[in-house]
Amino acid sequence: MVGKSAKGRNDLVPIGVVAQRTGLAVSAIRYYEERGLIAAVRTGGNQRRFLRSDIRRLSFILIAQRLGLGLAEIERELASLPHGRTPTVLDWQRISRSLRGEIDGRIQLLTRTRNKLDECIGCGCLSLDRCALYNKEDRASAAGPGPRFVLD
Amino acid sequence: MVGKSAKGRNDLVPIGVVAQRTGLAVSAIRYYEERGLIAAVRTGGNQRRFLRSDIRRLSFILIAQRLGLGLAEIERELASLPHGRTPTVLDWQRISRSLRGEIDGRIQLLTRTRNKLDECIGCGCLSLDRCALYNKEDRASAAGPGPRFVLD
DNA sequence: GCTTGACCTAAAGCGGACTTGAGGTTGCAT
DNA sequence: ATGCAACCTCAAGTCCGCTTTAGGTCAAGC
Repeated sequence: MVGKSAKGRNDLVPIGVVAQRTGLAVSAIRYYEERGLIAAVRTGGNQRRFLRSDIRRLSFILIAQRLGLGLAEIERELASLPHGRTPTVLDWQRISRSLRGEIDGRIQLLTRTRNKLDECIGCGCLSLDRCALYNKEDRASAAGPGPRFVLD
Repeated sequence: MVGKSAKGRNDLVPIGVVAQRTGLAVSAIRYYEERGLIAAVRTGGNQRRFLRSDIRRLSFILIAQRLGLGLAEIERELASLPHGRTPTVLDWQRISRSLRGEIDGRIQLLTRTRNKLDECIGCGCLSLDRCALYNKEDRASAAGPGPRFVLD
């Protein structure tokens, strides 16, 4: 008796609401739909209606973007979520963990970079490969490409 | 007696050599010059000649870019290095330390993000603000913008 | 002195991620 | 019933960080 009528009403939300809730511009949301990152149903008058769960989908996109993932990569991640039905808690857990892995990787890379840089601050060089001072400005160039591809 | 003649010869390097040493494309180097990130002197025949120290300047640009800095920001950082004269060890130390600060900041931000995400993995949500399950899908929307501006 | 590869400029193009603009339709409140 | 905000499409524009193209010039070895 409490079920459908009270809830079903708000289950589909128009694009403006999604924009407000996510902080995204309406145009950006349309763009994501065009790219296939999210999907909407249409009203009789051709207006988009989103599931509430799409708001979370968009939150995920925002977080992943901050980590520097491109939309194509994000799309790949999201592919494991069901288009159409509302994702379950487990769906989100799985994908969040994958994101966590991504973050961990980045932290490690930055940490390594920092350590290398620390070594170099000591001598004021930036070769990060062989200290340029030690190399008297040029020994590295004889021994190969030098400060090329500095990190990795 | 050992000084100028043996050294002065190679002091100015053409763009191709800079490209090889840094791994950058010649066109990219020209672009950076156009943007004012590096400066070159010209030969009688209008060809660029770079100081060896410009190779380090470019290495710095590469590192900073990897950290996600835009060229405008990098330009600001580099502004404290002398255009024209070869930077001293101290110049580089100062600027490297600033880069180190940047890296530290990023690691901190990522760590915070990871912690927030960890909290959320527990319930499978991504609001990172108030758990959506706790909120029964909608209490957040009554209480304001919801999962907006998720991190920061 | 001539060939050849490295160099030059200026302008246009590109991919990513959107935004803006023009011109039109929908749908909810009154 | 009507007004008006919110919605729609499609095309073009924008910013960033370069690359590509076209049409030359320079310089070093033979």
